[in-house]
Amino acid sequence: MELGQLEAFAEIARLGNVSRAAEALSVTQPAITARLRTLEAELDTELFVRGPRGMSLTDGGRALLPYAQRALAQLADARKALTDLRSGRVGELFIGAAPAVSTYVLPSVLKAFREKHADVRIGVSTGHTEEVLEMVLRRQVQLGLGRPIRHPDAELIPLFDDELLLVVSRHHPFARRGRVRLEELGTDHLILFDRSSSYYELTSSLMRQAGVVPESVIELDNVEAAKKMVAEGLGVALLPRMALAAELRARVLRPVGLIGAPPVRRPIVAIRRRDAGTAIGPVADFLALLQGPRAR
Amino acid sequence: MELGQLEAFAEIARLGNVSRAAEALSVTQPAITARLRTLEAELDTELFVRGPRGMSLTDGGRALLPYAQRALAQLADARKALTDLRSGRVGELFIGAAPAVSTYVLPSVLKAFREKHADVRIGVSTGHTEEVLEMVLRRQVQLGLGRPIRHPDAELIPLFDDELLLVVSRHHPFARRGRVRLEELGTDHLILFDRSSSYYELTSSLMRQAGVVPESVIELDNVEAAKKMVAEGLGVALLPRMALAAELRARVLRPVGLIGAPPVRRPIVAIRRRDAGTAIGPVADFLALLQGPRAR
DNA sequence: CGCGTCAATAATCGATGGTTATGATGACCC
DNA sequence: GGGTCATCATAACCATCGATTATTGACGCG
Repeated sequence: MELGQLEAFAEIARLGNVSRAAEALSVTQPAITARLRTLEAELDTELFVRGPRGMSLTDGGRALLPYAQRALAQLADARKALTDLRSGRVGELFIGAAPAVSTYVLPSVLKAFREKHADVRIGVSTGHTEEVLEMVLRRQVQLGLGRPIRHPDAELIPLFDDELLLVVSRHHPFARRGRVRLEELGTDHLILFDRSSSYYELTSSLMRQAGVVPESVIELDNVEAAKKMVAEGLGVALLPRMALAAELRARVLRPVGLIGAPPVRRPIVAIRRRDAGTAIGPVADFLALLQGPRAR
Repeated sequence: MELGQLEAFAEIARLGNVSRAAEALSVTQPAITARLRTLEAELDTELFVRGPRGMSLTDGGRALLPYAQRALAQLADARKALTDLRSGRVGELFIGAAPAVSTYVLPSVLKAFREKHADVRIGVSTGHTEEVLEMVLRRQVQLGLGRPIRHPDAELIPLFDDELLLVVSRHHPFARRGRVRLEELGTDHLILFDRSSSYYELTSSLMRQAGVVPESVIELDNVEAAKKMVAEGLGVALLPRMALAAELRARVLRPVGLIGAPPVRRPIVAIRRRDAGTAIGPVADFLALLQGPRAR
């Protein structure tokens, strides 16, 4: 049972005429006759009665027709589904993202994505990068976003570099100076956030390396609170740049350069299962958006 | 997109392994590789990611799989449906039958048919032969049963000969004699039935040819009433033998031979659309039953 | 570090399915 | 009622495609 045979069969049934069916399928009449003959032989069933005025279905043919049509329809649908998928217009986009990415990057990127892909189901799960990796490996999400974390089954795609930025309130003395030495931070209140975040460790080690012991430390569990604290003048903080876009633009917080310390960059990567192949459809489009000129 | 390709695709997806899939399909591994390659090329979509530990579906493959499976399932179902149909075990059997056939032949035949074909939907429509022909031509029924009636689109299949039989009550003088001359009927009451039936015309012409004018005639519209009348001794009647089986067996009515008149035989035929081809499945089985040794 | 597993590639061969050309059969129409 | 038309079947030929065997290449594992 071949597709060409079923196609021929369905067309003959539709048009009641071998020659017409041949024309419709852009082949010659003997080809269609042969296809039908082979099909009938294999099924051991006469499908049409050959009259001088064309072909008419037998009971057997009538029984077969709906199956043939459904099978062919499935294939047409399959083609369409794949085309739609590759076009990115429809499908699913499930993302796992680290908190900062989820809060500060995804909103604008997803907004842009939505404009071109109204029919794509979007899901976002937030967790620390280790959890994000888990989600990816378990196929709960198609794409993870976070810091680089190695795993044999995971492929990492660099997206952009985030950077830890020292920020102070607009009224803080550092604000006018623009640049300070790391050691000067020791005299100030340092605001840290989220001991479970990788930023915590980064910040601490930076301090340790400089031999700086901050006078006092405030620990918070989220960036928003930290920003508010800094803005209120309660201290200074090293925060990811991507979380500061709005405040820097509004000049509520001021960046301060660090003299004698290399900039602390933190690559943000996309995480995919290696065995998922090259991304197609919504995932591919979303990745392109992230890698595009201004994603952060 | 070919069936072999989809089959290969589905098997690889199921087994996660080209070699295994090849084995399952009883072909060599390169054949399966080629099928998959062609399919991927045509759909312009990677369906699997080739890992050293086998093949795993991509998003595209995951999207295609259900369609492929449904299409293949349709074909499997189609095969089964045709096999079942040809076996006669399932399907439909719609019959149009002349009243006498419907009443006196079908019950026993359908009983026998039912025993072997419990799952066949059966429908019977009763009408005079002209109406039966109409039903056949309009495809309301697959098979008509009645007297021969010509039509270019209809094929007639002889089943058996019915016979007009002169019957009298067990107490009637004719009953002992067993045979009478046609002319003797003139002195008796003649019971006719159903002016619209072809039997009416047959009976009348028989009489006319013999120059017999019955003393009196009772007209009824059904055979049952006629039999009762004859049994009550109200007259004699020429009735189809197939309607008399029970009464003759019970000896309630007695057949009387006609001397000097050829037996009036009435062929009963099956009527089918020519363009329905040779009968298969339930229809074929039912026809075989009718043509079998003892159908009447 | 070689071995085993698995997929891809190459070369070859045969089957299959398509094409052109022609035949057979019945319907239709003057 | 015979020519004509339409329709499907058949025949002969040819190209393409798909399967096979044999081999290569990549990768994990003991």
